[in-house]
Amino acid sequence: MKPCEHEAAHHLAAQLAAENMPGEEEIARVSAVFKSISEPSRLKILFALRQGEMCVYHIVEAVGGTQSGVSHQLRILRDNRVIKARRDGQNVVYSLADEHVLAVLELACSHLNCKI
Amino acid sequence: MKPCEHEAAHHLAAQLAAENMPGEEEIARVSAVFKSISEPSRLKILFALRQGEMCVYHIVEAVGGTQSGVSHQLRILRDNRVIKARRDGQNVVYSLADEHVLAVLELACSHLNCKI
DNA sequence: TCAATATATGAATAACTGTTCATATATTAG
DNA sequence: CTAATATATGAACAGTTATTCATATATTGA
Repeated sequence: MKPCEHEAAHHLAAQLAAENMPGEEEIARVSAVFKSISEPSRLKILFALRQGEMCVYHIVEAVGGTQSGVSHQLRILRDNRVIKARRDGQNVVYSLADEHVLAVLELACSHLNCKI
Repeated sequence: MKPCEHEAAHHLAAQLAAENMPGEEEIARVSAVFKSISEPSRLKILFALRQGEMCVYHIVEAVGGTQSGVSHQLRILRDNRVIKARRDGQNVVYSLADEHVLAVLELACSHLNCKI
């Protein structure tokens, strides 16, 4: 493969892109966050938590599936700081970690013209 | 499993969440978009295209890897309307599809305190 | 039309990941 | 302490997916 005809026009962009490319670690972290919110079962949890904080029992009630499955998914979301947890007696209460999460969900929906 | 002690407080949220839960189709579409931007190789392409439109040759130059691999990844991003393409002679020139994409990337970075 | 360049794609394999099942930990009531 | 409730987790299997290789399509110039 040889340079395309836009050598002059595009090469600068390519060079800048290579220079400003985030390191492997940063790419991996961003990747992990997006992966964590890209699975249908986990997306449902996030949409559910838009209504407010909930304990695991009620999350299962809202999104369906098994307690074990939901718990595994909560772990992944929590590891990526997409949701946060606090213990309250026998229960663990989950909620969205910050405004960014809500904002990203809404951006995705507007990108898709969702009516959510 | 039985209702937790926050029955009164959380049950309403769970009920609202179940009622307002997007349908399987919509969840699947949002899922597909996030999946498409969650792979390191594809994230690199998106970060590269922040510098402006580029043809495949220069994308390969910016992100590394093989022409075939990059082309496969471009296809997935394009199918999810995360990037758009236009042909220009022998070349196909790619660019970010809309402001949403840039906004999501920046939100993810600020979520992670990236310096990008 | 032919050769060269640029990009795309089908198939196959290897790596990854979600779900399930069984079980473990933690908290509270008695 | 014991039983019951609530949540978490390790292992294994099944389904998904990225990458590679070979090849196909598209465009341009001669």
